[in-house]
Amino acid sequence: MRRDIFQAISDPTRRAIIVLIALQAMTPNAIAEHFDTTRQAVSKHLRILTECELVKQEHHGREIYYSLEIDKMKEIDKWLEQFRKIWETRFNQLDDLFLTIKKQKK
Amino acid sequence: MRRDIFQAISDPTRRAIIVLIALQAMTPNAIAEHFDTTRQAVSKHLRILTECELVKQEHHGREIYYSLEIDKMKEIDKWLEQFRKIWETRFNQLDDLFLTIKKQKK
DNA sequence: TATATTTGCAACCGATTGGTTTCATTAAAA
DNA sequence: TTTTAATGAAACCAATCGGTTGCAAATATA
Repeated sequence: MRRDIFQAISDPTRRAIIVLIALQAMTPNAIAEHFDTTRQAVSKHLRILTECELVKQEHHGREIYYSLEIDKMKEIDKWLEQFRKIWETRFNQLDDLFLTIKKQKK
Repeated sequence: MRRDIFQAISDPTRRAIIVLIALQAMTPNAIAEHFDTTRQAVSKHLRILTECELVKQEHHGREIYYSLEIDKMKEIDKWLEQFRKIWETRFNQLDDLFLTIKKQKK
């Protein structure tokens, strides 16, 4: 059972859940109301998100509030870092090109 | 057949392929040498990456060079943007907290 | 205490996934 | 021209996925 953050965000429903609970904690029932699936399906998604520590629980009586573990999201950002370097370099090269063209015009 | 960039990067082999061809174009055979799978499996991954436009082909005789479509990677970055706002705000709030503590010490 | 509500978990199901083997096509090399 | 090399596509397979229904446990409410 592979359970990493990239696999977690590959499902559109899970991405929507992540966005939904990013700013405020919510119960499974409340989350499920936003989707066209059963509460149990949402519960399954929450389990997957919990397993890869993208989400944390807070128990209040019989209710469980789920909220986003925002720091975990940084792992995606971290992986993107290597590509960001590339596209920024390419952008600068493009910038240099424009400068060269300007110089030629003068 | 859902084919979006998030599903594309959910597989670890595909992520490795992306990193591999990010800086220089490579043929399927050359790519496959880096993995413990058959050339055909890599070919399948390349098809998926091509379908969601993460990768582009350049034909040279009977060889096909695959390289990363770096701009497409920005889509992940774009999705992350909304969370980056959150974690930067939290960081600033933490910063404010430190300032408050400092003031109290004085 | 008896009942209703909130939740997680297990069992099941059809579709999809990542892999393999086999084959056809195209281009280079002998 | 015949042979070899590089590649994509199809058929198949076991494992996983996302969903459902049904049930058990725990907590709140009447």
